[in-house]
Amino acid sequence: MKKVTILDIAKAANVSKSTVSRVLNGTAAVASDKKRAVLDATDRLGFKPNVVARSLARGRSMTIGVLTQIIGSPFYDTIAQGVIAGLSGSGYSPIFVDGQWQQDEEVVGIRALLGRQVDGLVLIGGDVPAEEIVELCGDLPTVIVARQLPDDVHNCVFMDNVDGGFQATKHLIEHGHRDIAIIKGLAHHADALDRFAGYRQALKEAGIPVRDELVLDGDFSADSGVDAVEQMHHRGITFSAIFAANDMTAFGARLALSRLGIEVPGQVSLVGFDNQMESAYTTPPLTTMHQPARQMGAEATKAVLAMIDGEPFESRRYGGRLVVRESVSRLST
Amino acid sequence: MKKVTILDIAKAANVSKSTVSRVLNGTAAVASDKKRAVLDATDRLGFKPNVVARSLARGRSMTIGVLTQIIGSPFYDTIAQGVIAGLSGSGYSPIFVDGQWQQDEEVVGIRALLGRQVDGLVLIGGDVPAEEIVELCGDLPTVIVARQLPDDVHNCVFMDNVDGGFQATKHLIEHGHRDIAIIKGLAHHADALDRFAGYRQALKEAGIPVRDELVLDGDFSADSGVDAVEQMHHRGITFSAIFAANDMTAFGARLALSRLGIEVPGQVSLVGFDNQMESAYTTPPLTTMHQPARQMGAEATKAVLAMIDGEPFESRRYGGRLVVRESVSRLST
DNA sequence: TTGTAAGCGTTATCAC
DNA sequence: GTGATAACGCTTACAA
Repeated sequence: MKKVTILDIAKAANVSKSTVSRVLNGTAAVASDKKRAVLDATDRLGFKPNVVARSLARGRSMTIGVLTQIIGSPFYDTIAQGVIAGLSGSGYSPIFVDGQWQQDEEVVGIRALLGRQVDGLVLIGGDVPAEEIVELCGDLPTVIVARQLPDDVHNCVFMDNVDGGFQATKHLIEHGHRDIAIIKGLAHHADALDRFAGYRQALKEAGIPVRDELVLDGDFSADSGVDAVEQMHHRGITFSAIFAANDMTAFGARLALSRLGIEVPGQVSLVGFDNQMESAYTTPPLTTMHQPARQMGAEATKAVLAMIDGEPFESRRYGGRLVVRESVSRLST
Repeated sequence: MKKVTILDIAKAANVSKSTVSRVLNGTAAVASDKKRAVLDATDRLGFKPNVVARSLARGRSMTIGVLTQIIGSPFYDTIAQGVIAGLSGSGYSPIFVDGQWQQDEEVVGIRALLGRQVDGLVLIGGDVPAEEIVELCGDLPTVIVARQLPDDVHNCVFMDNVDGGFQATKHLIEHGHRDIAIIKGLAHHADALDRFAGYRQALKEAGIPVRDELVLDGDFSADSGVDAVEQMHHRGITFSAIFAANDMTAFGARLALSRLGIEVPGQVSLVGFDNQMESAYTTPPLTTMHQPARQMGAEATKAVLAMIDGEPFESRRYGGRLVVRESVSRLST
């Protein structure tokens, strides 16, 4: 069970290394008898090409580096799945590093990827400043998913979170709600900020003032949804609807509401953000903004592949789509 | 921004390639002045070692191959996260291939990993027969997670699903239930079969006969939970409790129940399996079997690392832990 | 069409 | 301590 190299099969087939390489890669025409001899020896000896050696010789590693943010977030996990899907059948393999949403970790990770001679890079989310990304990656085909960088800086595939927040809030307004609370996401997270901006924009457009007491802090966790609702209840704040920064937060809010004996959507309407799988099966099924996470991951990946082949690419913005289920009802006045 | 190699820094530091290599790896003592000169040149020129070349020379790639089963299953995804976590700080990077729960895909994937000279292998789930794994992987450090192979065949880190099913069912029995339905998982999936076996065992031990009408087919999806409940209702079958093969199925069942106006746990008690994040926030919060998915992933990975260093390893079976929440109540007779 | 030989960037084995 | 020099396994001019 020793390592079989092309030299071994070269000998076995009575040809030179180069010829072996040629038939294996179809790089050049080879006499059919020798060809068969090579192919023959190849599987007789059970030859498996050494990708590492090939990479070194070719200068291409056939790997794509992927920076993930493993926080157990369904959204980012789904993007990662999209990346894997986008790579399938391409001959490229993904190699992962995890950024843990920490700048230094991310930089270390990207460096590691670079050291491994990846042919391209897919960066999922992250906090590394745009300039640093450019500095690190140079002209290596790179695309950033789920994050919007200045247009002239780098290629991004992202979702319009301002519009998402706007749509979600508007949906509530259209159902007659005016006392709409928002449970925000992580304080410095761009997506959270954008969704909040969309919320304000929708209210403004409807002539509804933003009331500070209806703006609750959160961190994308279910617990923060629970806390926010309890807080409002404790303070005696009245509201007829909640826009949660993501579905997990909405789940928490829904549970807290239920504990307080407040019916959804009977007494309070609820909208989430992400459309994660579980949201279709909560009671009631959650109305939420769909983010094409998997699709974005796949598209970003294919873009990297295309860039490797010299094709150009420009940033792509996705629009969200509100999935209307049963957690919102018309406000009966 | 050209590629800087050790040759470049060798020249810049007036030493030989070998010396550069030595200081970079600490392989041997080097005069401190030369050492400084090298280190100096190293970051002046911004040298980044080429991992591919190093791998070829050393015969170790510093990568661990991971076979995943990306079906969007929280359970398997969590294991993958555990793998990443287990690798962190080790210097090894994970390289992923996806098996999609298809034998041929899995074999192709493993082959690809092997071709990339991975130093070890973590196989998550999968359907490839034990003998084939052995044949493919030879003596490469390999451990299989979330799957139990014959003891003498390979190293596994898995959970005892029979016991899990047993505990879950027993919990229901202890609360006075006798008409306990089970919504099974994928027909040929070992875990599903084991959980079902545990269910039967618990009933038997309690002297409760297994009634066929209470055994519903399912496929681990929420929809199959919905279907199962609707089916029972349609057939007029009475039951006071449901053991769902996993949490997603439980979610579906819970929704269907709610649609039928059946209260949980008031009229029907419900137990799931997986303890995925969302289960703590459903209404009511779901009582479910906790599987230490992340932990299993991490442990398997560390085991592979240890095996690379020549340490032995033996299969490890995890016990499940029932997380009691609010979806089960005592049957009032 | 086919073989020889020169890399690819490191590490490792020798002498010195 | 340090520097040649030979691997590592494969690709790719360059000849023939």
